[in-house]
Amino acid sequence: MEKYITTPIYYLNGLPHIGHAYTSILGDVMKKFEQMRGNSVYYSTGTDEHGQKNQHSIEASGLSAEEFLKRQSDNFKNLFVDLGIDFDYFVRTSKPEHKKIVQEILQNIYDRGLIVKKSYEGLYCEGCEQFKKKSDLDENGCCPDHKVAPKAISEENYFFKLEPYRQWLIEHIKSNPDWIQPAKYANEVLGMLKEPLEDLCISRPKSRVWLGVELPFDKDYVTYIWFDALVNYISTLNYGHNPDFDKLWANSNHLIAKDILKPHCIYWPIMLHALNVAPVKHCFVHGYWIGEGGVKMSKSLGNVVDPVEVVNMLGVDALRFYLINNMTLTGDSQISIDLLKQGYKMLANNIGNLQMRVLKMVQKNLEGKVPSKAGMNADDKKLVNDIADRFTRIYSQEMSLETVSELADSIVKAGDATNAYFAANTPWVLAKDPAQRERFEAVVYTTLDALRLIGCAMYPLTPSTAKKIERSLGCCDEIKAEFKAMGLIEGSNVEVGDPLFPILEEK
RNA sequence: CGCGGGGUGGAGCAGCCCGGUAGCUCGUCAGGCUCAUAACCUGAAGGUCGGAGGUUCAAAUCCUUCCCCCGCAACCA
Repeated sequence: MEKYITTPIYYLNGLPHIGHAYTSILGDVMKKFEQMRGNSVYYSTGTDEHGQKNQHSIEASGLSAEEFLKRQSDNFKNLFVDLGIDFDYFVRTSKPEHKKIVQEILQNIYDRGLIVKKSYEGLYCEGCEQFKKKSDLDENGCCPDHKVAPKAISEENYFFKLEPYRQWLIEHIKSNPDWIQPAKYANEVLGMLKEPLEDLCISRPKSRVWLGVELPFDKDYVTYIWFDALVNYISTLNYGHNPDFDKLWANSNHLIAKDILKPHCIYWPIMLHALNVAPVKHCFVHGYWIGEGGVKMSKSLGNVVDPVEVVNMLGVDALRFYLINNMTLTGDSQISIDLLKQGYKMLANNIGNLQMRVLKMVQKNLEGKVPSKAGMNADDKKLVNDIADRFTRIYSQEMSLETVSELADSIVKAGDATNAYFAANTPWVLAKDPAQRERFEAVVYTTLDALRLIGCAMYPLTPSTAKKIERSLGCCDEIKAEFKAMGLIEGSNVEVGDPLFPILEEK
């Protein structure tokens, strides 16, 4: 089966932060997880290069639009490469291929009479260059940022009617409980759908916003940023020109953060429905990363976690593992350098140290070769069978936020169990007694085999660590979700490399 | 009465739907081990599960009510 995974496309008015890194890492973890299950995956991530905010940043930068957008977009792309993210396509909405499809869709909807032009009246703050709702204003009726009363102006715009699709959407949510996950977000969407939907304004006059896709039926306007951005999910598949579109779209998965729930779960499915295209198969919604103690990250508090800094300090795998292991499904999750270091130590002690202690034993006592499993007893077999069964069960499930988090948890549990097994069987004592040779070898074999299973299972989370483990055990085969206990080949060469997670040097 | 989420030992979380000895990671303390990255193993201390009421033989879990924190609140990623 071929699956399609997308992340949101990120705005370019700032630098990539931990939230961007998380969503794109999550997509990569899911991709690798599904690949191990034998599915092929097409994974897209990228940048949103239109809209007023980007326009302002361009104007402030003194660069040409093209130069600025390229530079900012590369910041994201380079970070994702550094994070080991294996995307198949990097979206840039400034690409002509994308713009063409946006225009085709707009024209299609326009031709079918689904778009109307009417006048919009609102309170416009010239400082913000935005319309304000009354509830946005302070007690004096002024813009809270500029302390100036907004002007009442009216403007002609194009609108897309959402209300006719509301009942259909409610039904779709109710009859597809796995569409929006976790379920609490589906409830939130249902809450938003209790009231009639206002018409969605899908145009901006070029006098205000010039950075966008021109409406094919009115050259004085560009399209609203969301109409443009959401289409990336299908323009990436070359919608309208690709005979295989339906096949891939049928197994599509969006990953989003909770702030963009509405565009993705109301506007977007309705847009697609108007095109006779089904909604995405699954939409996975996650919360935010906030600072330790539950406070927002901010420069003034000095608690901003910069993904680049973390990678330099702890490495990619520790960051990936932390993010997947610690994102809670119920709400926001906390992150700080201290918490990340804690997570790093856990990996170093649990997995890194386990690998080192057993490999060095093999090197010193067994001429660097995997020993015989002939002496394995019921307890030995139980350890590796339990681990194998656990991973098999996890990998038998389809990818989801729960599944990847369960995977991270199971790695830690398997590491604990193996460390406890190793300590209980005291192979360092057995090694000194020639009469216990077979027993010694069996204990070492069991530990190595457990490590092999753990290394394999952790591949989606910590790809380079997983490969190092497999390589150190002499298994260089493709990593697949086949967890067969006692599959380690006796006599293969074992290599003690550098520590997987070396001790952090404290200043 | 706008909507939603949350408040569990020093820190971060699970448990709540389907009531029944309060669990995990980190930290602290004691012991063990000495193969290993001062690591690993075992044990201990530490919580009136935000407050108050109620249902029940039994409530972190169900009901009522109050307090506190955080989002969202519809052209503003």
